[in-house]
Amino acid sequence: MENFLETISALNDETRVKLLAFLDQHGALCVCDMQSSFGMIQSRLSRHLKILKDGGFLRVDRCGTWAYYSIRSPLDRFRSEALAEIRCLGIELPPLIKLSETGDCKL
Amino acid sequence: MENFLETISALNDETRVKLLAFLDQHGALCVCDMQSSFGMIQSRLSRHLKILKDGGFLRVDRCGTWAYYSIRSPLDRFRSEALAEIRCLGIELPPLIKLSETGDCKL
DNA sequence: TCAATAAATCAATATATCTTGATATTGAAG
DNA sequence: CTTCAATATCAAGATATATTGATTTATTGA
Repeated sequence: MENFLETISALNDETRVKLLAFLDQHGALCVCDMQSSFGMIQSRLSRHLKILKDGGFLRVDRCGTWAYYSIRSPLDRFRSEALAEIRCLGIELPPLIKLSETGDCKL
Repeated sequence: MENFLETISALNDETRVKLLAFLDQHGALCVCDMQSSFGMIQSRLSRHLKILKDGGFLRVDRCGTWAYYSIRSPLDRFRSEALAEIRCLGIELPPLIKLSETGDCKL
């Protein structure tokens, strides 16, 4: 029951649903990229990413001080069905601003 | 997005997950049956049932002053996958006390 | 029409979750 | 070893959700 509720409550927030959709669209992204794209302050973003990771949706790959988040693969049946549902919502997402590649990341 | 979040937040509560599992197991039940089985006060139960109904999981059939709740059929893909997930949790449920049939319902 | 029962709604409080700003941790570079 | 950038965590206040007891609505039967 605990695990199920952790999975569900990970989905129970508009910000997190948008982050999932964004990562689904763009693949692995580092925190600062999502920060610049969403214009979200860092602690808030970091917290939501942790909840999505603990909920079994995301993996993290660390590369030095950078953390790349991406959708876990494979997802189990229920989580991938949830992701499919999110895809169907046609959520409007911000344009991707990839500071990590331009080298402009000093957030 | 709104509808999705309404569906998700319907699932985001231990009491409601148990109610879903209970109705899945027993079919249509009237409010007083669930009240006696779970030992839950009426306003609390009524509120949770409303949230599950608004979340698209339950239907209500009224019969006089009685309200019979049951799992909506057919459920769409995502909701039935959620229900399947709940079935797999092996939740411990209280025994069914069916006051509505014994005629002892004076709650 | 009136009284009684089942269920829904409301208002107040309790509890949980989200947001923010500040601080801590970690790794890379000098 | 020191500094700096990227990320994570913490503590406080703000917001949302859950619980309770009281009230309301709807329906049945006298």
